[in-house]
Amino acid sequence: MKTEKIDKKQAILEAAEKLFCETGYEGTSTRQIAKESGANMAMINYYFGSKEGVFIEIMNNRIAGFASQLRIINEDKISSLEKLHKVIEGYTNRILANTAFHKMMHRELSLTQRPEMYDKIKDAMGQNMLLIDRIITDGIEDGSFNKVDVRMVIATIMGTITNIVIAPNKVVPCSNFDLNNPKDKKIIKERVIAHLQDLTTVYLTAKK
Amino acid sequence: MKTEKIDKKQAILEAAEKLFCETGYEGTSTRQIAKESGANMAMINYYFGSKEGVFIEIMNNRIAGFASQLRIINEDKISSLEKLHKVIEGYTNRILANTAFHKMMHRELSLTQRPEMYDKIKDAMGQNMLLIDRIITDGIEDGSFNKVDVRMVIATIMGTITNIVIAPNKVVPCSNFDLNNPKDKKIIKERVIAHLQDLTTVYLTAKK
DNA sequence: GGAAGTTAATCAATCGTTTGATTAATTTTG
DNA sequence: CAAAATTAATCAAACGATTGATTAACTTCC
Repeated sequence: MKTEKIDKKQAILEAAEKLFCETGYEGTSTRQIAKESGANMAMINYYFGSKEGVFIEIMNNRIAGFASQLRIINEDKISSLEKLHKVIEGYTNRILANTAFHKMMHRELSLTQRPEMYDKIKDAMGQNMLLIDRIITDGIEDGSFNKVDVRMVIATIMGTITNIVIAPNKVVPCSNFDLNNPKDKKIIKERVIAHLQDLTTVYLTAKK
Repeated sequence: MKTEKIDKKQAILEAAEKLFCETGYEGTSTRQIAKESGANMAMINYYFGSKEGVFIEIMNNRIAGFASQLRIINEDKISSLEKLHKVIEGYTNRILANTAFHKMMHRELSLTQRPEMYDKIKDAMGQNMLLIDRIITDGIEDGSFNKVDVRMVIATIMGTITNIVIAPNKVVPCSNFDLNNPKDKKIIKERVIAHLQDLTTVYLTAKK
């Protein structure tokens, strides 16, 4: 017989991620997820135990791929500035390649419910911050960077990228661009990277 | 008898804003709002027509107070840099004085439901961006600022502040500070302002 | 006394989840 | 190999609980 077979489980995950991003976790019903994925409602609980189980699986999958990328940079024999530029490039690329998830993550971060999820995100972000912190601190200690408020610089780098992703297209820098259009996204991505690299170069190395 | 008298309406608004911020709009039930405010459930519909009516009223009130503050600055006879510094100070002060609302606003901005609300926030933000845009553009034109990607600089300013408000205390710059503690909040506020003023000064006026 | 404010009780709708049954594929057995 | 037994996947229907909203009666106040 013709058996649809392949991965209704995956279909549920993908539909749920899309819906959670668009309308939020509590704003999405299991019936919507079922309809969107083409699966029966019961399959959600069959595979994931609960609606929250779906959410947790999505976040875990994403966060796993999240953590495993930037580490090597800090071992290269390049200047602190070059390291920082590489991190900016990598970080921007990764976030703009997953804007939907990034929105979801930040939304979750601004809520007090589901503390378990909150902690997970916190830890993932914390690691990235630590990496950047070390690069900048090293640069300051060896005299190649100005003395700056390191944690604030980090907030600036991350905040800029997040702002581009979350704030509405019409409001934000690239007025007529659309992050859902791959071509526009590429342009925005390069613009963000260029800006942040220029900004950090000037701010960290300009003679006062 | 005891007449509670004093503004059950206001109590509902305040309770709802608190809850909406903590657990989101769909994550908050009218029964929770009633309990938290000490009002009967029916009072919500009596005064605001619906749950969404409460939400809209909260947002409208806030946005109204939002728009009416920064305008004067651009008329002062001061340098572009001083104007920008004033805007940064005013903007940071306002956002950190209303962190709960700011979280709510940003969450709403990352959702696709309630487009009416989305547009309202978009317009409010757009006006602030336009103000900053003009100040920086003027500075570039009269030669006092370097040529920069203006909209990206704006994203950096706004993104940095938002990042401080939304990202978790333990992750974000001021590691052991708590935005709910008034004393800590004051310290963070001044640190953000100092950082952004320093950053913009260096980036916009440093000789290359 | 009548308008405004407040209440408990109730409403239909929807929520996430569970159920019992059915189908299709796989494994075991004789 | 094929019949029997077992497992996994899927489904429609229903569950109890909760949702936002409404009702109608009661109280308070001018």
